[in-house]
Amino acid sequence: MFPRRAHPLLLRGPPQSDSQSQSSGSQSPLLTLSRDNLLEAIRSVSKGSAQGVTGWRYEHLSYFLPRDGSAQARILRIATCLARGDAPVGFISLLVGGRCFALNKNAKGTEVKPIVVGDVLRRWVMRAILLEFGVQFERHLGPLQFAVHTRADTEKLFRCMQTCLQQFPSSAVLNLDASNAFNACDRQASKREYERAESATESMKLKAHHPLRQGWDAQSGCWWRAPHTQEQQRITDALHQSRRVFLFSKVGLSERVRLHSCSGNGASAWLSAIPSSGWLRFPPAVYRVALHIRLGLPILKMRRAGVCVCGSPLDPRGHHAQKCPNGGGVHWRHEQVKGAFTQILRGLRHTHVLEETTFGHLGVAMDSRLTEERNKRVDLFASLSNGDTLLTDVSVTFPISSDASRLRTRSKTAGAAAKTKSEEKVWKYAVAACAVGLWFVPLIFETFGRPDRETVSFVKELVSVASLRAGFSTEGELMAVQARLTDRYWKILGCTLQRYVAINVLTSAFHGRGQRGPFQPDSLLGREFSMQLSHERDRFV
DNA sequence: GATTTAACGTAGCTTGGTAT
DNA sequence: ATACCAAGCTACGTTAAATC
Repeated sequence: MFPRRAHPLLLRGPPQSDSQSQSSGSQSPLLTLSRDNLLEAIRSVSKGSAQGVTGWRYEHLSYFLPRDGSAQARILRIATCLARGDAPVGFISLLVGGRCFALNKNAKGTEVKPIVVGDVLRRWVMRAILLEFGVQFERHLGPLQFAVHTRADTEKLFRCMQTCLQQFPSSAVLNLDASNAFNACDRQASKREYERAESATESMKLKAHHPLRQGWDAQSGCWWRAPHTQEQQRITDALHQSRRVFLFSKVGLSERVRLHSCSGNGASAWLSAIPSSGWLRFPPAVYRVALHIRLGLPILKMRRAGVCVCGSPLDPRGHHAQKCPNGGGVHWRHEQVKGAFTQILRGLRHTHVLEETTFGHLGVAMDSRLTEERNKRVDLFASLSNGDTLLTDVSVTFPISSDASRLRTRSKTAGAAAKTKSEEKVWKYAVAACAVGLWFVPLIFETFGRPDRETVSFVKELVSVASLRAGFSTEGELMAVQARLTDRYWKILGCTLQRYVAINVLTSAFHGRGQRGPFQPDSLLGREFSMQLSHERDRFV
């Protein structure tokens, strides 16, 4: 298939007996990686790691991993090929490079420091190789190197040199790259920086057991022990947090509410979704509007829009359109999010789902005290395979209230709008649901994507139900499958929500002054879009 | 086929309670 | 005494399912 192949990665394998090495001749053994280590390498990576030349992140890679724990995924084969050096030359030469940018080396900006980000595929395979052979590397390379698979490396290096010099006083040490920033890192400056960040942020406290505090001797004013290995990360974390608090204090109440509402479990999942099914696909115009809404930017199409169906003026950021119940768009949005939940539930095995049922149908009318409850409708009724039978009501709420006191409340804590709505729903349905012995779950989203806490735990519950059936050999495997399912569910929910929030805003701009009638996104957004909408019957679980 | 009803989600009001 | 806040409740216009 490929005319030219790269040379296999030359690597000293594990120590072999003489007979083995003779039998294999002079040819180096090909490197093979276990599937577990390849999976673990992605699992253990920190989120949000930078992209390389292919533009992929680890989140994208994990999308291609096998969902059932099997070894059949193509992405694993690609990784195996890369590890063996058995990949097309063109591909390898692509990965040899990186994505480059420059940072200022000094304050004047006269010098630059080049930064190269290697590709995620390459980093992944390297990570797996280290998981597989790291201990062997460390043992083999011994005290002569302090980089590969070595924890607290600078500390070890320093102690090693100290011991050598004490033992052989006449010998000398040649230090190359003496001005390397990492080795010259000033621990005292680190601590000062951390404490400065801490004082700027009330929520951050340098706890007594914190590694930065433990290693510091206040009396002598110096470090008696090397700080934690992830010291730099901790300091930048603290700095980022304090910066966030500072920026938060500079913006208005509604912006704070928006920022809170954009955060949270699964609220940003739609941004990293791969458009592989109708559920995860956005028409370009809709995606642009969705991004504008998230960033709080004015939407171009809203500029020329005049008046909402209800008669009030439309604002360029689409705030009114997101909350006005007139025109049917909001109702439609609710129906679509409900549809996403229905699809997820239907994807589970041995699960019965019923839409739009009344309490009367479920037998509430038998209780005379609850006669007025019998016509109440809930969105979904589902019996899960684990025996739970539940009623759910879906709701989407716009958190930026025009009421000043409400806005103030919501700017203080994240998810306050969703929580209010959730309590309201519980108040409305929980008693009747309890009467028929059912568990009521409010499924609430804020329009910017933030789900309510109960919604989060419900999605977790669904994940554990979905992963219950398969027998996994290891705990790590189960965790990995659960993580991927969680990711998938949040993406489906987030994409659906954002798509219809954006469509609602977009279509409101097309309504004429006082124009009424049924909500018709198809005619407004064109044929191509309505065809995309019809893809909703795609299988996705 | 016509009518009724509940749902959609926020605004705006009242009430009762708490902090300054 | 005043300001502030949370909770409870109703109204609003449109839509679609349920019911007559």
